[in-house]
Amino acid sequence: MIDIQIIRKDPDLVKENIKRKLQYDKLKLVDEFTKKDAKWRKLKRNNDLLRTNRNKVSKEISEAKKQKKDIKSLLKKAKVIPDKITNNEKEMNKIREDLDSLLVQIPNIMHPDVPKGKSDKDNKVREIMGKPPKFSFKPKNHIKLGEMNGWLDFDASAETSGKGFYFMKGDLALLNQALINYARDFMVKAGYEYVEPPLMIRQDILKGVYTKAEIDQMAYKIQDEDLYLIATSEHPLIGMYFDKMLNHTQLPIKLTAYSMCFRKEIGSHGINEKGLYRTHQFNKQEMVVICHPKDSWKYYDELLKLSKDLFKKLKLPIRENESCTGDLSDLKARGADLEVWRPIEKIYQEITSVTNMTDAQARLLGIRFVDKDNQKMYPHTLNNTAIATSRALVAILENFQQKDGCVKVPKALQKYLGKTKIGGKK
RNA sequence: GCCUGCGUGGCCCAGUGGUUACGGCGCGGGAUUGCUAAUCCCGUUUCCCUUGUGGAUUCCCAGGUUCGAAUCCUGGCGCAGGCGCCA
Repeated sequence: MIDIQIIRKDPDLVKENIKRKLQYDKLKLVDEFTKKDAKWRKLKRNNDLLRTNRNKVSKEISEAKKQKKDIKSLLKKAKVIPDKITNNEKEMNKIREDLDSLLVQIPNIMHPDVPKGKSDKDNKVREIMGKPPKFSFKPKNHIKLGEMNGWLDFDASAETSGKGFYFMKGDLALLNQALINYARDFMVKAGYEYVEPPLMIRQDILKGVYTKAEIDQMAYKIQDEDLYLIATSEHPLIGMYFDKMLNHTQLPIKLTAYSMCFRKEIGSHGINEKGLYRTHQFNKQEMVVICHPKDSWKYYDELLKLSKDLFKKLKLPIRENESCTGDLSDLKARGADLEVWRPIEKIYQEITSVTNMTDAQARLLGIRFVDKDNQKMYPHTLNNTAIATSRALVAILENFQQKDGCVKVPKALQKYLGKTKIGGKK
């Protein structure tokens, strides 16, 4: 959520930001907000005056009672005030609700370097790392490779759990564990504290960042409980600090967590293809930073570099694709994806996603800190995928496959797996 | 699931209808004395305005009673302990 003071003090900045996102229909929200906010403040002043008056008379009654004086006339005077206050407050609250719903629709101020554009088609490729492999044979997709090696069984998972799940077996499942361990060690070595989070989370933590409609579309609800299966460990990691007051000496907080993630995946893409790329359940090593506002762009670069390095070591062909203004969701000040090469389709596809939300997320979740000069402020929050292993496995299988159907194991994973290749003809 | 207790500022804690929510810790600023620091003073919920010796607000949340609620009433949420169940 954007800082209300920015809209009050510099509405033009807020409008320019909206224009950069090409969300012209939202421009009127700023004027509407300014107008209603002025009205609210007028009512607030009026209300304060009414209360001053009420408090004054109440005090007089108290004094009169102490001195055993007659309070009848004072009581008569006092009794008419509460109704006025109630009416005034009703009007205030109504406007307050409008203001709050406007506020969440007004996007966070973006970093000036975010490339301008309308949709994901306008995202900007910043760097290409590694080269797509050249095959002397016709490469197979990960589903074919997985099934022919006995690693993946989508028929069985459809039987037990439905569409969007998988059974992963044997060396591929062990390679999955190797990836998890590799990413965990990588993050710990980079100075991030390893956290094992709850896999279920309360609605009010999610509500800080998502609307009810978004939650229902994304997260699985536990029957008869106020709990959802986590869609990413970012939520419990940030949620650890929900409504907390930190000290500047505690910052930056740098965390990494491994968890299963659960997503309904209802929406534009949906689960319309078999395979590991988009599933209801997947493994993810995540990273989160909560830092002083002055440092957040430094940590944005750090997070981005971490995921690049992590994938470079796996020798996968990847590229950095920065989200354009129109593709960034309203909370994000800047964001980029790493995308990995899919040799069959000959396209790059999203594999990690880094985001700086500046203070927008902290404001929604009530995460604050006391700075050196004793001022209370909102920290900046950032998050990034270290690795979503199912997507990494897709990339490894498809890019490192050999003619006989075996798959070369990246060197960085060999010590975890104890093998240089998996599968192939026996 | 049942029983009991609890929820007050960044933290701990006092406060059973009436000035400005007591006190301690921590933190920030200042003064003073000097030697691994001590002592003292001021400040430290949030919001609004005409920015100052200003006003309002705040005791888990939402209602209610009252001229006046941290305090009383109703409903809800959360936490802890005990018992049960399960591993």
